[in-house]
This record gives sequence, C-alpha cells and structure tokens, in this order.
Amino acid sequence: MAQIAKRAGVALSTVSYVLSGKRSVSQEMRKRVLEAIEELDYRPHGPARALASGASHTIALYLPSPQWQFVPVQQTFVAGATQATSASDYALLLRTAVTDPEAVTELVAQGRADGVILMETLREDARIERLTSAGYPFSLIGRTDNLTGISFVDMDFGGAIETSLAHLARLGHTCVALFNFAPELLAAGYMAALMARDAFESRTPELGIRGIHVPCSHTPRDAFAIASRLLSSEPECTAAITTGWQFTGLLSALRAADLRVPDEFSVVSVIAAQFAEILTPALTGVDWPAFESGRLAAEMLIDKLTGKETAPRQHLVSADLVVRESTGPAPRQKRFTTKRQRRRNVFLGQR
Amino acid sequence: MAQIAKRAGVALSTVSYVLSGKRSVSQEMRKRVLEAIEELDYRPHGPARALASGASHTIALYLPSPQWQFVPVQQTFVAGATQATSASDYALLLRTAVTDPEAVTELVAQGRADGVILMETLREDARIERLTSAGYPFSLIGRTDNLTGISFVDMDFGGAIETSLAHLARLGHTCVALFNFAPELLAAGYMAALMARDAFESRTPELGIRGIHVPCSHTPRDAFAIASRLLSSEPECTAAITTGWQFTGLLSALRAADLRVPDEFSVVSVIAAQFAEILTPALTGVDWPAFESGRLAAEMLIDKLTGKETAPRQHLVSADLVVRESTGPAPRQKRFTTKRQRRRNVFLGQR
DNA sequence: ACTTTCTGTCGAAGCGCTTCGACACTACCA
DNA sequence: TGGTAGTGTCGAAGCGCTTCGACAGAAAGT
Repeated sequence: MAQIAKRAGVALSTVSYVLSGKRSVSQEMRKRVLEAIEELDYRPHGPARALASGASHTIALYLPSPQWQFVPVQQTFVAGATQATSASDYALLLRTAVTDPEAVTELVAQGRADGVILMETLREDARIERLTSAGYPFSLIGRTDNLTGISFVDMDFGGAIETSLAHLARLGHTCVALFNFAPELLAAGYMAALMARDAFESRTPELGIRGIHVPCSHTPRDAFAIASRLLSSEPECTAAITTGWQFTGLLSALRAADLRVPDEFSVVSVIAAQFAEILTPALTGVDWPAFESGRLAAEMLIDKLTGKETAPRQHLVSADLVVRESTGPAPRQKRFTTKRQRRRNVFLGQR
Repeated sequence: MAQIAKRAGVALSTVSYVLSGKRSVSQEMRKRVLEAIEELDYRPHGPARALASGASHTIALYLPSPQWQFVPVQQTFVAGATQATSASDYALLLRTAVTDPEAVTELVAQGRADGVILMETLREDARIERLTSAGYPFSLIGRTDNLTGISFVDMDFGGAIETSLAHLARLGHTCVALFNFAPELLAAGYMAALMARDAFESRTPELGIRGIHVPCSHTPRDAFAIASRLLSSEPECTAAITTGWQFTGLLSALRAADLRVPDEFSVVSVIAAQFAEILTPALTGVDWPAFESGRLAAEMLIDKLTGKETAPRQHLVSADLVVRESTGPAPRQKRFTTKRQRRRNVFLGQR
C-alpha cells in the first residue's frame, strides 16, 4: 500500500480512503490511485485489514454431528451458504463442530470470523446462549425454543408431517409409522425432531390414525434393522413417513420382507427432489430446499453484519408435498392374512 | 496479550514464546503465563497473528462449476477436507470459483489463506500455472498434464472404465456406451473426462466391443434426452457406463423405453456406495471414495505448509468395481427384434 | 580463573492496514 | 469582508501479534 501511495504521489491514508470510500476523494486522486493499483497488481492484505478494522469479512459455519457426511441435505446447506457469501464478497470458514458448546464462539473470539451460522439446533441450545451472551452475530438453520431477536431459516417440519399424514389418511391408511431423527438427537432436544414428533402425536388421533413413533438414525444399517423389526411386529402398519435418509433402510427392509411399494406399503419422506426422483418407485416426499436455506441463512447473517438489516428475519420454509409413486391406497387385506405371511416369517426367523 | 504479560509479570514476547514454543521458556514462567491465560480466558487474535507471522493457518478451497450443487461427490470432497483441516487446527475457506483463472490466487495473495485446494482440474490448467508461477502451495483433487512436483489425489478413472468394460465384456456385451462428463468439460480438457475417454477408446477394440462415446451433462434432463436418443438409434447397445450422476437420466430413459435392468440393459456407474445401494436395482459401480479424497488433499496441503512433507505426494485412488444388481449377461435377442419394438417406437414417436 | 557457549528473558521494531484529528483550501452565507 | 461550513488531503497512532538482537546469568571448556 505504501508503494501505491508513493507511485500515485498521495498519502497512505488517501489510498485507504479510495479503497474503502469512507471519505470523499477527488476525481484526480482517485484516478491516480486506481491506476497505480492496476499497474502494481495490488491486493489489500486481509489480515491487516481485519486487524485494523476489527472485521474479518468472513463468516463461520460449524458443521454438526460427525456423521454429517452421510446427509446430503447438510452438505447442500454448505453449498448454498458458500454461494451467498461469495456473492457478497465474504468468505465462508468451515469447521467441524466439537462437542464443547464453547467452541462455537472460538472463531469469532479469535477475530477470524464476524459471525456464525449454526445448524442442527436444539430446543435449548447452549451454543445459542453462548453466542447471545457474547454478543456475537449469528443466524440459524433450524429453530430453538426462544426465538425473540433471532434470525433463522428453517423447514416447517411440523407442517411437513401434517401434510404427509393428511395425504396418507386420505388414502385410507390407519396405522402409520414415523421414522424420526435418531434417538440421540431427540434426547438432545433437536428441534426438528421435536416438531416432527409433536405434530405426529397431535395429528394422528384427529385423523383416526394409530401412530407409531420410531426414532431412527439415518445410517442404512440402523434404519434397516429398525424397519425390519417394525414390519414384523406391527402388521397393521401400512405406511411410514421418514424425516430424512432413513428411507434407504426402510426400502431395503420392505424389499427383504417382500412388500411392494406402494401396493402393500406406502412411503413418504422428507427428501430433496433430486434423490426422490431417481428411486424406483419415485418417492412421494416433502422437498427440503436445502440450497436455498443455506443461502438465506448466510444472507441474513451478512445483512446483519453490514447493518443492512437490523430486525431479525425469520424464515419458515413451507413444506409442499409432491406426490410421486411411493404412496397408494391402503391395502385391503391385512398383512398377516396374506399369502406372504409365510415368507415373511422365514425372513424374520433369520434375524 | 499485554494483559496476560502484566498478570504473569513477564514480557509480552515471553507470552508469545510460551504460546508458539519457538524459544525455550522456563517451567516457572510457562506456568505463570498459562495460568494467566486460563484465568483471563484469552484467545490469540487470528488476523494479528497472520499479519505478524505471514501465515493465516487457513486453506482455501475453490468450488468449481456453478452446478456443483447437484454433484454429491464434490460436496463430499468438502466434507473430507473440512475434517482434515479441523483436525490439524487449520480452517477451511470456501469460495465459489469464478471463470477467471486469476481469481484462484486471490485468497492467498490477500493473505487470507496459505494454500489452495483445486478441483475439477484440466489437462492444461491456467489456474495451476498461476499458482505455480506465484509460488503458492496447492494440492489437487484431480490431475493435470505435467505432474512433476505436484501433490494430488485423484481417482483412477481410466482404471475404472477398464474394469467396468472388462466386467461387461465377460458378461457378453458387445456394444457399450460411455456416458462421459459433459461436452463442455471435455472440450475444456477436464482430465477425468479425458482419461475416461482414452481408456474407453483404447480398451473397447481389444475386448471386441463396439464403443459409443457419449459426453453428457449430469443434469437429469440432459441425461434423459441423450439416453433416450441413444436407446432408439443404437439398438445393439446393451450396456452403459456412466462417469457420474448421468445414471439418473439413463435409468429414467430405460424405464420410459420399457427396458428392464439388468435383463435387457446393464448399467455400471462411478458412484458412491451410499447412493448405489438405495437404487432398485442396486447399481453395479466403481466407488469413488470422495470423503477420503477430500481429506487426503487437505492433509497433503497442510503437510506441505507445515514443512512435514517436502516431496510432493501423489495419490491415485484405486477403482474397485462392486458388482451389484444392475449388470447381467447380454440379452440373447437383439432389441429391435423383440416384442417391445412396437411400444418403444410409440415412445420414440412422441419425442 | 577466564573465556566461551547456552539458556532464558526482555524491549522494540515491524507486519499492512484503518481511522482520527489536524490542516489547508474553497464555497457559502450574511 | 469576515466568519462558518464543507471538502480533500495528510500524518501519525494504533490494531495484537511475531521475531530479532541484546543481554544477564549459569554452565561448560581450557
């Protein structure tokens, strides 16, 4: 920068003001400075800038649970957030989350980021409390109990479950399982899981449906085991809703049990259209616009940082059901009276 | 830091040496400093550190083509790289790539990152030349023409195609299509696409297979259109290999043409096991260990930055074929003589 | 005993910016 | 015409660290 100043014949500070626009500079000076910058291919030094100004022009995104690599939705959040930050000339700093809730303030405390995007938020989230009490700007992909003053974007999981249940009820299903998020997440108070459960438990009675709530991790193994058990122990159950990737294990279990979809069993899943459509049968599902969500969360945070937006923005992504091929009318005959009974029993015996 | 020094009764520089370990400090002093740090909950300021030392402890990852959001593999690279950087106490800076190859040096030139991970590399890649001539450390996920002195991790696409072809040849297929990467990528010189094409074109004659090379984007629309056209114009073709997500469109086209997999048509794809297994039939495929690749690329770069590893590391991920359900013996009867002929013609007429 | 080498500590200079106050100068109003 | 307000520019003081050279004192070699 000193070189630029010398070459343009101006003071160091003038160069800075040309760059930042924080004080007016005459046409003449501006032109000379810009030319010098061009000629010397000068690029302002980020850390020096951050040190002097106290703002790093960077936002941090903490990735949650260690198995997040298996969840395309969360990866897509990252993609969306990246696009939004790049578009605003910010940069996105990625860190895998550790168990310690204190860690969430680290990057901001270190001055390496100006704000934080949090995902997989809990009803009572120690991380949110830390960020609030530290006075650090943040936005959420997800929700928490007390939302006053908090910017977030979240999918309406409750609504998704309600819509799915209504769809299944209309098709005549009277016993439906919900493959909710993993038991650990539920126990920890993962908000999406709680919303799904609450909606499921309050809606099923009204619709005359017997609801079976099945917390289940999204690993194919777990989901397969749990689904297999369910299929054998609950012969009345003719449909299931999954909150995510658990559908993989469920479909495997259905195949193993020789149950056809949708003739003998209906499946609805919260899933990106991209994946729903490559399956056979294509999955009826609620699309989770993950890219958009990530983009929005980043934009909200950046708007807050740049002072564009002072009031918190709260964005609930509506959950529209797309009916594809995996849902159909409830089967007339109960499963345990069909001719498949024997075969299934053999299968179960193998377990 | 000044507070720490005062509280511990030592000089500022001593605190720094305790933290960095670059000079020996007596037990006594070290203890007092560490206590003070603990008591004041002090965290070193990243940008100040970066400014003074010239190293940001951050690596940059430029995400390629704008549609990368549709490619789970690339998202998984990010996941792997994130894990590796976090484990080494580095941070990962994400930026969407722009068309300008100059941009790739920007974050390092600005001092915001110490090195760069590049993906979707070309045979002759202007970005690599820029990084080399600027003397910036980098590692590649992918390959390029001249690999001397370059650290990279790449999948052996050539080997993947060869293995797949051998498998199909063994099953008796004599006319096989390769759904390669998009024509734009091929034209740009995307290395994986070139390797796939070369392996395909050199292997097919040896195996007595007629090879049809079909560059095709991974969007379901494009792949569907191109696959449909292929199926009608090339009735002899009884199998296809896809280099990625194009299998979605191919499967749709096969369904639309009423061709059963694998009885009437075999499909092999480079695809993560996670996705291969949820399909019906499960896809025979070459697994691309994307998470590992991302992790390795980041580790290589960090090792280079920390001076642990001076010699470039070159890592070719072997491509093992996993035979699942989507490949089978070549059909005995030629497609255009079967009773499906009429139906397919109807379908083609609609196009 | 006297130099030489180490070890541990300190002070100060600087990394490359931002920003504040000062200052000269022009423009405006009365 | 004098005072006031506004405009454009400069110099200098930091921002919070790292690192170099200096230096006192202890340990080792002659």
